[in-house]
Amino acid sequence: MKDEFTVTDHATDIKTMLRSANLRPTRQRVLLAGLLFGPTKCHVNADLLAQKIAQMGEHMATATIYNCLHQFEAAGLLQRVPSGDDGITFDTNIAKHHHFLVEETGELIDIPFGDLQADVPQAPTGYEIESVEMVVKIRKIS
Amino acid sequence: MKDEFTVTDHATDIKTMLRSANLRPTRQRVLLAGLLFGPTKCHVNADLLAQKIAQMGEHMATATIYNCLHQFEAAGLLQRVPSGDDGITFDTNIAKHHHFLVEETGELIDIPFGDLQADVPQAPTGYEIESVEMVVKIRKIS
DNA sequence: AAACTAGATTAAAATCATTCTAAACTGCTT
DNA sequence: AAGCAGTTTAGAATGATTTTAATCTAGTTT
Repeated sequence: MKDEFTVTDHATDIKTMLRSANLRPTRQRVLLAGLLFGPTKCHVNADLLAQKIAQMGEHMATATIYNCLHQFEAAGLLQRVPSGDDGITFDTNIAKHHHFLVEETGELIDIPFGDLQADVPQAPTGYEIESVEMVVKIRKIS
Repeated sequence: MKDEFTVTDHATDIKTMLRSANLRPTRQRVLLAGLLFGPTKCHVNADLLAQKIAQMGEHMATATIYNCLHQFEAAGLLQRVPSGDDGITFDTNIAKHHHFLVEETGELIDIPFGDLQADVPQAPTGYEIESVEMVVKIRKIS
């Protein structure tokens, strides 16, 4: 019984989250948000999500996946992160933090913010600092 | 007279530089190197170089520009730098430094290394740190 | 200096992630 | 239940980069 309530609450939470972001809780957005905003933070791209959706026996247009990702980003639900070569990657961890990037695989690993302190220089005159993003490239020791 | 010698020396220098990098000093590579390795450091992409070459009344295949840029990078003559959205950007400044990225325009501005100190965390076990790259996004104060 | 060959350049086609289009659909309000 | 703005969709379009396979050239050998 308790589980049912929990599940129901989770679905409700997602819809509430979407509405708070001024996004109609459509079937597609609820499905994607369910995949993205679970308890574990992760790095995703459109392709990975398409695969997960296919594995669930569902289907969603590529354009819809991109649309939703951009909308979630605009709403501050996701952050864009730098990625090696392959396209656009988003991070469901929106706390301030940096990344290890594994050269060989392109895998991203979070670095807790406290672990990486940087002295940021003054912005050029007439500009303000928007964000500081650090990528530490690493490679497997051979 | 002195100028002629200087010009000759510069051309010779470029050929020597290419040969040291195990790259045959072909007409195309000498032309590109001439554009890239002048006294002033700069950020370039394939398109920008194609334009400059066109302005000189010369022509070079797109694939050649990309080939050369990748070869120069592999030889350590150039560094790849993160760029907003648009393709691949290279930096002729290969000294350790970071970048301001102007949000609106995508323009990159060097930050001298000394201006931006960061405490780099330990790499995950089994990995070694390859590089640390910081991008400070800035925007014009409105 | 002619011939040779591995490496370089080329135009054009291919790739591929992302975006656009314009038509069909759906969540919400009346 | 109807209507509309906002969404989704398939498929076409885009555009930067890469591949292809043929042609060329720098540097060496004869």
